[in-house]
Parts: sequence; C-alpha cells; structure tokens
Amino acid sequence: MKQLKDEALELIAYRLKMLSDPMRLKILHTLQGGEKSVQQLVELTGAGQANISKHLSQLAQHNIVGRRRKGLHVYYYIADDSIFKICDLVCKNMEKNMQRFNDVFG
Amino acid sequence: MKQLKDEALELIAYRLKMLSDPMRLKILHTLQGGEKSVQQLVELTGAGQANISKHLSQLAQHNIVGRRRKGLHVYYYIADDSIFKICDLVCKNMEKNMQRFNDVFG
DNA sequence: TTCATAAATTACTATATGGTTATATAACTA
DNA sequence: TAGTTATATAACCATATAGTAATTTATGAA
Repeated sequence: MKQLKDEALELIAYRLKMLSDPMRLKILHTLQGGEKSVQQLVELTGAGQANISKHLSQLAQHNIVGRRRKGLHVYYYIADDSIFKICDLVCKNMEKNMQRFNDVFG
Repeated sequence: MKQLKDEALELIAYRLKMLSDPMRLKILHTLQGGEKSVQQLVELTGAGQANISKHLSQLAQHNIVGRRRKGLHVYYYIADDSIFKICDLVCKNMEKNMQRFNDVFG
C-alpha cells in the first residue's frame, strides 16, 4: 500500500469536493449529453444564472469541464470523463447497500 | 445515458462528501492497514480524540467503516473498499493532469 | 462500589460554502 | 457609437462543517 502524504490527501479531498454537490453533479450530468451554453444549463437545471456560472468556473478551475466561446455564448463541456466512473462506483455501492437492506428487512 | 433524478444526485453528492475531507481520507487510508482503535487512530493521525470519533461516526453512518467493540476499545475497519477505487481514479487523473502540465511547461 | 481508561457526545467557535441580487464585462447588432 | 444579450463577478446572507474543550457514557479492574 502506497503511503500518501497529507498534501496528497488534501488534493484528493479538494477534487472530490467538486463532485460532492448536487447542483454540480446535475450540471455535469447535463453536460454528459454534449456541450451546453450557460443559458441552456440554466434552463435545463432550473438554477440561477449566477449560480451556474459560479459552479462552472469552479469546475473549470479543476479541469473537470472546458469552455469554448462562440459569439455571445460560452459553451462548456466535460473535460474529465473519470468523474462518471466515480459516480458509477458510488451508484453501484449504493445499490449494493440497498440490496443488503432489502435482503435483511425486505 | 441513464437519467438521474435530483434525489439520486443528492445521494451521490452526500456520499462523496464523506470522501471530500482530508482528515477522513487520512483515517480511511490508515484503516487500509487493518482495523484500528480510536486511540490508535488518534496517535497515527495526530488529530484530537473528539475529532476522530466524530469523523468515525459519520463514516459509520454511511457504512463506509464498521465497528467492533473489544473491552474498552472500539475497533474500526473499512466496510466499503470502493472508496479506494474512487481515490485511485482521482489520483490517476491528477497524475495525468500533472503530466500534461509537465509536457507543456516542463 | 470506586477508580481508571476509552470512546461518544455536547456546546461552542471559526471558517467555508451555496444561493441570490445587483453590477460589470464581453461580444454582437443597428 | 449606443443598445442588447450572454456570461462573469462582487457583495451579501444563511447554513453547514471541521475542530476543540468539556462532559458523559461504557467497560474493565481493584
């Protein structure tokens, strides 16, 4: 087992923090269907414009999404697919827990 | 692509929040070497006892760790290995980013 | 029962974070 | 240029969270 330094743990935690917010996950999940402008994300998620922009700049700082300007619009896209693998792992594990729950109490 | 409900996204976010704190990661990483008592974790991590206990109960609530009482001591152990896969994914991606950084600026 | 030790909990503080409103910036159009 | 639209940023508030000190609970030993 590799020994991780505190600094490394902080980096991992800092990155996972990006994925531990429902609205950011919703944005990412929406972007999974292809790149979207801020406007489109506002419509598709139902969140406020400033809110979306703030989340997007955070995600961009972490290189989780990329941005591309086209006239007045700025299009954002997924730049790091590994986030979905992470979500899948979490989902699978939750399913397993549900199953165990059902096995015992169902 | 599966459509995820807001509720599902909240569950995922809530679970990932458990992994987005350096101290909790440190605890989990320490437990990777085998089960440990609260005392041992206090010594190995350098954190306060109350702090460790609080993090452990959070992790236990999410079934990420399990607990076993043996006399005065309570031993905690990893109950969900998938967390390490998640950390590995994050690590790999960070390495990739570093590599890209080095390729461009190194 | 009394004492000692381990762990959990409570109460509190400081800080971080998400959301909102208002404003600023950037880019296109007339 | 002035006006319009899209996005970003700033300021602010409310809430959540990590850490700590003090206390309580649980267990074992004398």
